[in-house]
Amino acid sequence: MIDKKEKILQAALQLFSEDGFAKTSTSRIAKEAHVSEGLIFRHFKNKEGLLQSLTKRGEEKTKALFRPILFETDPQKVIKKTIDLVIKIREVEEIFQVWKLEYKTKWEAEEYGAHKMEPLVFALTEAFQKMGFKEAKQEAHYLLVQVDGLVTRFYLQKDFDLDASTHFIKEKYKWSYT
Amino acid sequence: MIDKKEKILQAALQLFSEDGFAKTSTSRIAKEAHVSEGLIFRHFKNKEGLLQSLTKRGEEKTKALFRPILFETDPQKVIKKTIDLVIKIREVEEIFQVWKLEYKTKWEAEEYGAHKMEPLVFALTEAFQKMGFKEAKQEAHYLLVQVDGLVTRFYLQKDFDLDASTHFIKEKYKWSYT
DNA sequence: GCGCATAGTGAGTAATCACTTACAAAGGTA
DNA sequence: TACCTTTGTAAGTGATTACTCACTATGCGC
Repeated sequence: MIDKKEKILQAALQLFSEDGFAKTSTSRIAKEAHVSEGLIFRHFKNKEGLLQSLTKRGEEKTKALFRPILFETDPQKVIKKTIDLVIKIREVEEIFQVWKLEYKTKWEAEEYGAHKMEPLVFALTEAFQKMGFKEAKQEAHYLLVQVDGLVTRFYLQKDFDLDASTHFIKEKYKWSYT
Repeated sequence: MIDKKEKILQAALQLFSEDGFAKTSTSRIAKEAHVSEGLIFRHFKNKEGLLQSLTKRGEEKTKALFRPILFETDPQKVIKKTIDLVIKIREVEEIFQVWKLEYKTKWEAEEYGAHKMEPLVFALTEAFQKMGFKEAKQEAHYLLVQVDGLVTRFYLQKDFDLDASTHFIKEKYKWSYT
């Protein structure tokens, strides 16, 4: 049998990211994980603690997702890979759930947690500088605002054409460079 | 004494937009509105019905907000006014709450309600056509994705510099035109 | 084997949830 | 005045909530 703590985390990630933190009950999580409800509180102290465990885990998944961008030297590829982040969110089930939870939690708790994006801001700023943009940092923030818009639409608008949109944005950045 | 139905709606708008639908209880709304809890169910049938009343009202507020854009003939001003929407959201308390509720509800229910933006898509498409853009409709959608990003950041990131960002975006569209 | 920590359970807890019901007050019309 | 509809309330309803507690099962060093 797999570690029961792990099963709780998986069930909670699925349910929180699907229905949100507030309307997911601990009894529901226990049922989904095939575990007694008390075990949740043994391992995570309370419901909030369970969420925090998931958030911490998610942060590491996100760091791993950013790493190939941070080590990229070609500035144009830094930008391309940043835009392609949203495609990865769609294609990797694990990342899909983590980011959905991330954004849902943001809106439930009204905290953006900007520090998580800081390394990406840095990498993008550098990239735009190399490409000769005057307001490189502004450009970096602007691109991430667009990513936020894409993510929002991707999760919430069923018929949103993510491929077309990301391609469109990448084209924009292409001709402003060459 | 003001209409008690109206007081319920105001209290609910405030609490739903602040804490979200799921974690706002009907008893809390009644207390805030200085009204017996039963009255909520007399007027709105159930909690969901109360939310729907607010949504319907909000939709009209939003239409009124869009109107000056739809009647604008100068294409460049259509774009400028669309970007400035986000500034209006910040500055008009009423709109501030309505849109916050709108986005919170979107993320709780996972439904984008794209139809509400349809008239704006149309106006923007026309504007980009007049300005000689080839993929005018794509451009329209792209601008609205950016608006979604701005709104997300404005509500969730406390230290987000909305003025700088909107100004930056407007500049982009200025030089791509002249 | 023994002792002990950790993992796990199931039946509880009080509080709160959305919602109902029985009834009273208020307002308009005849 | 008498009648009826609408508005409003207070006290409930059973179900569900997050969480606790007393207890058992399991593994591990000795």
